[in-house]
Amino acid sequence: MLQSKELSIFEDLVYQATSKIARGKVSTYAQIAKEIGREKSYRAVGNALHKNPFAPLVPCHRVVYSTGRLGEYAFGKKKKMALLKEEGIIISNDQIVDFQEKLFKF
DNA sequence: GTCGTGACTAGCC
DNA sequence: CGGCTAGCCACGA
Repeated sequence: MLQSKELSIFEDLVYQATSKIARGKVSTYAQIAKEIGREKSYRAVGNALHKNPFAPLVPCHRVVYSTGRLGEYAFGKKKKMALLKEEGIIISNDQIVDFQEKLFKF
């Protein structure tokens, strides 16, 4: 509580984990949550990425739903789709093709 | 310290 | 197969 100075440890971990995702790969909120030791805090992960102060810095566009859907994105789904496509991720109707194949594992 | 909400997820109907 | 519901953690007011 009352950590109005810097980002909470949790958020910091989220950003670091997200930045670890290799180019051309994608990850899920649950996967990241688990990686940072809070598997059930996938919602907090999304919340952290939403506030993401490292917006274009951290590859938050590589984070999607566990169902293979894109999920939301601060710059818009269209932008997310375009970015992923440039990295080799094919998306069809807001859904990643070969999702499990493109899924990045820590 | 409590309440409400979110870039989610898995389970049910 | 598809839509809806409830549960989860952390944060802001």
